[in-house]
Amino acid sequence: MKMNPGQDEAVKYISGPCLVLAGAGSGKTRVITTKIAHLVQNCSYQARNIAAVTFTNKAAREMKERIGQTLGKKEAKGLMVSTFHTLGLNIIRKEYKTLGIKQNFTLFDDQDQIALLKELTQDTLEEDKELIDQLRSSISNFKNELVLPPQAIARAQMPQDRLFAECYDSYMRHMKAYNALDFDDLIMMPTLLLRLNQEVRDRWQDKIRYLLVDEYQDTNTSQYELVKLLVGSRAKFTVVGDDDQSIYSWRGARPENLSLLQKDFPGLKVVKLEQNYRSTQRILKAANILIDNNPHEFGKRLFSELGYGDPIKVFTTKNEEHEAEKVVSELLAHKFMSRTDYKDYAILYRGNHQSRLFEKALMTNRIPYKISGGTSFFSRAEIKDMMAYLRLLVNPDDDNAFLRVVNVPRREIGPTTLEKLGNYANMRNISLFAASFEMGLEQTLTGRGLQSIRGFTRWLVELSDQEQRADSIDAVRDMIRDIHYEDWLYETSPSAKAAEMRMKNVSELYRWVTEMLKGDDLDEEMTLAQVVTRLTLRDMLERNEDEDDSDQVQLMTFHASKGLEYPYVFMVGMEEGILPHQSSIDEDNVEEERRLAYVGITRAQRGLFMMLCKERRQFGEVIKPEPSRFLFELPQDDLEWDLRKKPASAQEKQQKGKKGVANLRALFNK
DNA sequence: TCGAAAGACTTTTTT
DNA sequence: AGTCTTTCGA
Repeated sequence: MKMNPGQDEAVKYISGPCLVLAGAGSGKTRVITTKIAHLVQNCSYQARNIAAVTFTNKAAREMKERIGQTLGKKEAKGLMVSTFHTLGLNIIRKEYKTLGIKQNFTLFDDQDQIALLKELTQDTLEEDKELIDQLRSSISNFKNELVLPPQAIARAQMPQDRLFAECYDSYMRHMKAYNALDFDDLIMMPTLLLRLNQEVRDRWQDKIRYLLVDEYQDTNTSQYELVKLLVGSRAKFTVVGDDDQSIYSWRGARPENLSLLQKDFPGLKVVKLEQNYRSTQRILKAANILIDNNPHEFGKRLFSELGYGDPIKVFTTKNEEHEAEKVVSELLAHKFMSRTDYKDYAILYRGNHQSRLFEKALMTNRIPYKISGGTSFFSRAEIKDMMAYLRLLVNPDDDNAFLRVVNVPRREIGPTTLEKLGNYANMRNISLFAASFEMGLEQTLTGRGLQSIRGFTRWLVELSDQEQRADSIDAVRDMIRDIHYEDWLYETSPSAKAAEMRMKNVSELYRWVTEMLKGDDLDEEMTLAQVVTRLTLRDMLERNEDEDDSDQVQLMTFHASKGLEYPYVFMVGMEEGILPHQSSIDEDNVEEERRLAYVGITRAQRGLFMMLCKERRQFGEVIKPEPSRFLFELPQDDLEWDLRKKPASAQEKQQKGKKGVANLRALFNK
């Protein structure tokens, strides 16, 4: 397929920094992959000196695959295509000595982080989930902004800031003692290292001679800094982004990094991609008009040559059950009429909790569906147990893993024993594992408790010896055998069938681990430590692994839908309070919600359906939401409100529409 | 020590 | 309404 002039320009411009403003569906992935091929085939770049960075593993995988097709295995060898976090992990793994980190570090996931913070704050703060959450996001913000504990403490103004900064300090110390890193460390550590250490910086700048960044509007401060440090003064890079699709500011993303780029690199070449190859003209018109309600730094107007297309259908339903049923009936009717597949339809919603009713409706109608973002493989108890064991094997100082499995299966190590051990470890500021061997412990802990604990830790020592000295696969196998995990599952599961399922999951994990340890033609063999970090990262990055090309209706949040496309899209819960979400209205941040709606609309290729309810149950209480303001911002000529049924209700709906517009005016006048 | 039952709390979005 | 947590009784 031929490239359009904009795409061509974006691909060919390689002499300096390049920003590609790529509207939804404008073929940005193709630009990136073609550009990489161009660099290798025509510009004498070696694949091993090119890095492409994305935000999700899925995107990285897709990109890798596409490049493999264009370039061929040989030419693509050594090409770095990864997420920001994996890139960070790779840098850390190579530079761990300079960073002062032990090689076999553990990656803490959210749960581990929460557990640690709870423990740290139990004396200072009373147990408060919300406060822990605030603290967590505060620490995350510090790291995203590259603020270290001393600076954080110095900067603190309010008592609360000070408290948080001190927790941050102690959190970092403990992470060090546990030999653990968290998610944000994967970016912050390499960034600070590159900033402070010229030798390392030179080495990486020499390694990565051309850098490409996808979804650039989602980068946060530390990620942008990492980009700047990696490209150096040579400034050979291409970033691709779309400020209209910036929907992650709550997570630290800085869409202003787009305009900062112009300041930081005055020679920046800006290319706009405005031709959309995905949607009908009508869908794009709606999207354009909606997003015009937001202020813009870079103006952009998408157009399409795919024809005008069908009107956008809007359905008002009685309540949320009815909404789900209506989606199903419309979907079935539409599928029957147009002879499409289930996989051509996506149902998009604002919050995960909304999925339930749609699931129910789909299930009762025996429609196959797939939810992205639900409970992941790794959040199953049996998998968390096994992961904890693997983590312990690699890094016995990992207290969270220790606590999770010390008594699973039962080892007669109860809370009292653990409390004593914990107190002792705390006092000496060492890990639980280390504490178990100390003579001093015998002062507080005696008899059976001590024996059980030492039995456990000695067993761990033996296994990790075996892992290091002999074969990792054998060690893992022996470990699973030693703990009789299968028996434990049968004992504790509600039914034999459930136990069987769980054991199947465990075997699946075991298979993954052994495969990764052995390596194959695509991936090199890894140490167990690498496998464990990789799996934890995978757990965090992709909640839905199995890429299933079977015929299923897709259910996901608006956020999760970014980057995807479907012939027909249902946007549900188009109500004030949901989209835009109430908290965004309260915080006066409706613009990001509008972008979210924009992302939803631009997912659709041919058909778009919007659903809203007149009544909705919230915390058991019935509320009567107003239609979303976004519905009134869309071009009304392109909407087709469902007014077929009883004329009485049609009138009601029309009135509702007027009321909504009146409300909108009221908001404007405010 | 476990299960049932009452009670509290929930709803943003996720790398 | 549904889910997770705590509490109470056996």
